Amino acid sequence: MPQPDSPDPARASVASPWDGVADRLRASGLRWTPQRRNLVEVLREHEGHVTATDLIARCRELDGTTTPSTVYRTLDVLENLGLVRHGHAADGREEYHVLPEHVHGHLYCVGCGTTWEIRPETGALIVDALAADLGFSVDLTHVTIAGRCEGCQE
Amino acid sequence: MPQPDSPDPARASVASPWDGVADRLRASGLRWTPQRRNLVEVLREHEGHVTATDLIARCRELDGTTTPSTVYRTLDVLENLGLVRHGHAADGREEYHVLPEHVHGHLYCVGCGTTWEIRPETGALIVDALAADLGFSVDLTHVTIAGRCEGCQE
DNA sequence: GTCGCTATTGCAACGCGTTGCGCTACGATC
DNA sequence: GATCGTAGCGCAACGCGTTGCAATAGCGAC
Ligand SMILES: [Mn+2]
Ligand SMILES: [Mn+2]
Ligand SMILES: [Zn+2]
Ligand SMILES: [Zn+2]
Repeated sequence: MPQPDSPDPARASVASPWDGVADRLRASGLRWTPQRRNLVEVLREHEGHVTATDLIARCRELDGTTTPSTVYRTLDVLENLGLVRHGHAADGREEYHVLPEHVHGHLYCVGCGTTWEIRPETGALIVDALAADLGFSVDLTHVTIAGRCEGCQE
Repeated sequence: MPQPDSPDPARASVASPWDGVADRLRASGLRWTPQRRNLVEVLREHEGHVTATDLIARCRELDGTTTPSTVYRTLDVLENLGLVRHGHAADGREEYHVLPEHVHGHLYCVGCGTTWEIRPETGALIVDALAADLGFSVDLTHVTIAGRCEGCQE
């Protein structure tokens, strides 16, 4: 059942953070290219975590000539706009979080390979502990902690 | 001044965990090869953290024919014996901790590139927080948290 | 000291990500 | 719509780490 409470002067399309990308780029002297359009197209269809390799593969479906370096460079740009955030899985591979709502770290289970977000309160605990310890200021977005999930113990 | 309290039936040489490696390997059907001898020689001269790349370079000084894959494989073996422990720096490169006294995680400052150990009590705090959160059992040895040290803030 | 089993080596190829460089084409200006 | 400065592109090479495979060489047994 569609939610009846949404304000809708323009019912046709829901506003998406991706809609403004082209303008946001141009506003800072950057450019809106076919390659970037493709990547954004691909990102639109994702929610949550995706591997850089997956993104490249999907882009190559849209355009067979897609080059990895271009994708990585565009991901950097989008990360500066706050539209994606990357971390590193336990094997070191890059994992992108699309449209992150809040800064958060990740847990990675070496048993089943699943990734979880660290809840904000728990994240805050970690940040505070290390601030108290050495005055260290943690970059939570980049934190991936490896271990075993409840189901994979022993 | 030499500490006068050490028990010394064999004054000549201090017992080192490295002395027993050859036998420990052979005891489990593994072999003591010139390549492994070299790596252990190199590890003897280190205390604390070393990059895999550094170790390979030092090995190559002892033997110009040293191959990376062999070094990595031997490091794996030594890690199983508990003689080294590896983690990943913020850039993903492997960092080995030689003769770790206790399990611990690491902090990496993206400002100055320095690495610190997380103190046991602080580490325990993190482990407990995540156990309480999702029943997740953290592998502290593999944890490297990026951020900025006290001197590199702002 | 010799023999034989198999752990280990070196090599070559791969996967992921980064970087430098010359050429292309975006898009602001007129 | 044509011009032009420069952001971004593709490409080629690099660095780090891993893996499969055929050849080598530890080392335990005799
Ligand atoms: Mn990173
Ligand atoms: Mn690792
Ligand atoms: Zn699991
Ligand atoms: Zn620092």
